Amino acid sequence: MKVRTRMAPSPTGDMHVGSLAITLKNYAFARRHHGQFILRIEDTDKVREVDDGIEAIQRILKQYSLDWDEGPNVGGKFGPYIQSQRLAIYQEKAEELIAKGKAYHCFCTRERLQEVKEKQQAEKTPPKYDGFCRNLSSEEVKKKLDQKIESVIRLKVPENKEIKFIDLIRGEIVVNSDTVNDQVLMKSDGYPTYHLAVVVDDHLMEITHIMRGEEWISSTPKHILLYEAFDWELPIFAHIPIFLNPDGKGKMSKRKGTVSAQSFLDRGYLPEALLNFFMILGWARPDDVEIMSMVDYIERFDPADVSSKSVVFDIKKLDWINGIYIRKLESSELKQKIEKFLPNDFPKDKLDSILILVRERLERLSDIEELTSFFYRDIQLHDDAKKMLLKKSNVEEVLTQIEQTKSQLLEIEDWNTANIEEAVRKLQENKEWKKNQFFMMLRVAVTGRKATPPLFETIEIIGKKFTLERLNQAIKFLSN
RNA sequence: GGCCCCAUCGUCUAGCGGUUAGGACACCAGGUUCUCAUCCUGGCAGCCAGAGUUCGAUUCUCUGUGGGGUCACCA
Repeated sequence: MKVRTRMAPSPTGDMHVGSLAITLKNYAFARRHHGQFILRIEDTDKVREVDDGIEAIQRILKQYSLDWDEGPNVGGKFGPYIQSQRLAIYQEKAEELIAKGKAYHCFCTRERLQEVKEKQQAEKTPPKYDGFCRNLSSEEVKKKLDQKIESVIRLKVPENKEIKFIDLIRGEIVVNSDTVNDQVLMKSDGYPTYHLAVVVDDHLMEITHIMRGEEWISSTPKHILLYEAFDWELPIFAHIPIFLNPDGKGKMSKRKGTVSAQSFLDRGYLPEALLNFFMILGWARPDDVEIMSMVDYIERFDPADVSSKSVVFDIKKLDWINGIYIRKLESSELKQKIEKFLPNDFPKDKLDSILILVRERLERLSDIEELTSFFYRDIQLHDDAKKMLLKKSNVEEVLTQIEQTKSQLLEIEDWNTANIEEAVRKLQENKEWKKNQFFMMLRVAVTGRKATPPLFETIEIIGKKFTLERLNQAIKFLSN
């Protein structure tokens, strides 16, 4: 099977994770069938375009290792791959449609359009272009064109016609053409709209499978009409369900959290982990295995197997996957990847030994600060700490315990885990203190927390000087 | 509101007329353990509703309900 897929983002801002997830599917399917994955930049909206947008798209895709076979900076025989460099093509195709009677010039002002819309809203009829310019004579059109009256080109949607297409995921979808608007194809600034450009380019670039977000279903009839008007063969459509907000309400949006593909990297998610999460969101392997490599995925992914329902973006599951990927990293890889999440005051010389202790506790790389700050920052003991220190005991006993631990630790010459453990355990055994109470008390005194990595290793890293200081701090705290 | 799409545990998903409705995350309990985490064991929890088709519907059809998308010279 010949397969050519594409991703066609517009440079209007940070790439949304939903786009990234769809990119993954296009990428994997093309790879699976030894086809091509094309990156095409749809920069036809000059108003919303942002500086650096085109570069940013390429940068983020590279960070997620989704490379393209044809596209900007790579080339290919169907270029250029940036739509603003293809304006002549769209112009020509639009003219062709007019010549065929499938499209027409429209000279309506925005004001008139606005009035029509308001009137329709007031009458509660569906807002639609009223066809005012649909049947202008060629003389009238020519005259207005000569007068340089601003105009657009609209699609001449046939009346009361069934428009049918097959969606790979949902099956046949039928829409009556009366519900389709006479869509603008060419804007007055000479740029095509998405609808014209996408159809022209997908055809010219010989795209075989269009995998795009579900939000495009309702405009697909317009595209079908265009393919028919041009007498072009239809590609295969697969509309991928969209992501819902974690609360299940509405399309995943900025309002309810950070949604850019970049932001997940910034928050300490590994690219492979996010991608793996996308793989199993709305799609499952027959053997139910959920953690898989890109190679595994490419071997199996078929858009026809994608679930047809919108899916909730479950951060908890992502966290779980991310934790697995972090634990799978080699120490050297983890060290290198976590570098940029280390706070400035992090003692780099202790990084190796600290990482050994916390690596299986990391869900995101960015957890490192929260998980390890007590190793190198002063700790504060508050009311909560008091409760924890005195749990299952009383002030006198705890003070005694701390004092005696202090003197034991003081005697240690060679400050290492084994010696610390021996000293502390012996003390506990000789005095017959309750294990749980004593160790928890010590943990809180030394770290200020009740959940930490193993105590003796932790004490070793904190160091003799600071450990003793903290014990003194605890004594003072309890004596007040 | 019109049009379109969708509907299995809280979440993701398997199922494709006859199953004790399976798995994963989350949650809970137990084990390991100095706490947490990891790891292991177990548990809780689901077919939106109503008709119809059928010997038999989670599965097919219709209606309802609910959710979502879309109605721009934005993509």
